[in-house]
Amino acid sequence: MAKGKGLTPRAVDFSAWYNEAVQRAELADHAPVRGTMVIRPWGYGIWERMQGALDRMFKDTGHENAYFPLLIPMNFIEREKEHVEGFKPELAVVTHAGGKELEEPLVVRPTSETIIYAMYAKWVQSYRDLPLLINQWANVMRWELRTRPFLRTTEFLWQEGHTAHATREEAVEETLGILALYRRFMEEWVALPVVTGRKSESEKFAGAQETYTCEAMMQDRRALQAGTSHHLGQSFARQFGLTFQNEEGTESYAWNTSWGVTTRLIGAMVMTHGDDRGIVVPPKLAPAQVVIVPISPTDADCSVVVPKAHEVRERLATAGLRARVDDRDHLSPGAKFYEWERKGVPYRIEIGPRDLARGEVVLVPRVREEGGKRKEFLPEKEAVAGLPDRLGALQAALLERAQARRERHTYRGVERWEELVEILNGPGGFVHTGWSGDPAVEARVKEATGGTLRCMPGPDFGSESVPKRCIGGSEPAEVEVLWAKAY
RNA sequence: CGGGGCGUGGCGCAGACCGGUAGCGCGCCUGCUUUGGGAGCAGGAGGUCCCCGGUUCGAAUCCGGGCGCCCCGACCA
Repeated sequence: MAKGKGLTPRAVDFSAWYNEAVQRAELADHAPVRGTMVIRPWGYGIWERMQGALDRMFKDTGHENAYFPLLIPMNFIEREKEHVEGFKPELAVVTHAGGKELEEPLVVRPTSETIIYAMYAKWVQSYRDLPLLINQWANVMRWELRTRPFLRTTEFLWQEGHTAHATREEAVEETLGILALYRRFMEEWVALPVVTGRKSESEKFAGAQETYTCEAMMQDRRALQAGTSHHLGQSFARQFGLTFQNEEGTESYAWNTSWGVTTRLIGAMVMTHGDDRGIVVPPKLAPAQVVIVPISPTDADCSVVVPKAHEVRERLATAGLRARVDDRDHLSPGAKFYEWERKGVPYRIEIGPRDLARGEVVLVPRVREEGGKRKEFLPEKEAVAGLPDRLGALQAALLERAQARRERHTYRGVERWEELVEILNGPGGFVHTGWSGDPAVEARVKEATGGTLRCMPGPDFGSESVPKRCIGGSEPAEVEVLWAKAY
């Protein structure tokens, strides 16, 4: 942590800035066990906003919530071959309980495919039981070697959707439907522009047939996988006997999908919108959208100004906004200003005796537009009436700003190997090239730059003209791909 | 799991080379004065100096062995 009062500037050390920004916004704090963290009320409040929005979207598309157990029999995890290979190294296993060694070890879920499809197998007999569309909000544990708050922790919170369908087509439709839902959520709520696309064989989820991803660009131009949606095919159904009788009376295996987003989205929010003064929380996610700081130099002022502040808060609440009064009396106004700016509250209202006399309040945005005024003195009514629009405009501006930044650092139609290497090892960014589909090329890129194939961009993100040659050599390109260094 | 760094009041650090029983800033508590960009003064609380062992009359300091954390690389939402 920087010794002074401010944060390490992003340009000096982005990673140090991130850690300090998270810590000093009181989003999270390190817990005693390595790689674990406490999500503090401010951070959890943001997560609750995310949950609320996503949950409504899931329900609107016919999904229901349920809850499956934390502990999974070891042999469940071991059934699906690729799945177990993917997760074995990072499993936490319970070997003792009730003072005795267990006959069969229990795995702390790293994800719940196995236990969920085992249960689905009991519930599904007929095509009439399908589709089965269930989501759960849960914690999972993956024993990561290198951790960072929100981006990678040993335990994290997420939602995992698990569906079963009668046909492959339906499952694919679900997978892509959720991908689109995620994109909409990220853009509209997190103000996070993402590139959606399909993962290559080497990057896809362990056990999936196809993995689709939302890739976002952080301010340091590295990619962050913000959400994934998997078409699982029938491999889990086969391992867990998830079968149904179709209309003709024949028994067949169900088709599954799974999809998830995690508290990592909070990290994405921080690294996308934050500035050198702290984090910036998009209005739709902010637990408090407006903080009101009463300025009351004397006790006499205090007895008028503080009630006034609460009155304004009431008016804002009536207008549908989340507002708080910071009437702590042991902090100076300046100290409060800095604190709420670090926490990313979109707007601040100051009310002092001078404003009161004029029937005004002072309105201060967390993010100033180019050449925008720092403080505005407005009649109280006007300020209250105008805030919903201002918050809406900020929400839109954050997305636009992030989108513009991503476009500035996106390179399309790159054909020469040297150019790819120079960009990834130099300024960094998203690089679109052609690809033959040969995994050896992925390995070479990783070797040369540390960058990886983030995805094969979907319809909205492909380039107008795609290189004919694979970036790795002279073979023809099969697809367009997106390369970047990733978190 | 390899390379580097660090463990000293809540936080950030000094003290260590040269052994003598712990100090600074911030924060915290009490009181008074304050309040429009991180308040001032006065008083006060708070430390098994990561752990175990060794050397020594005496160890935060020297030696040996552990443990933990952070940063950088390989694996991962």
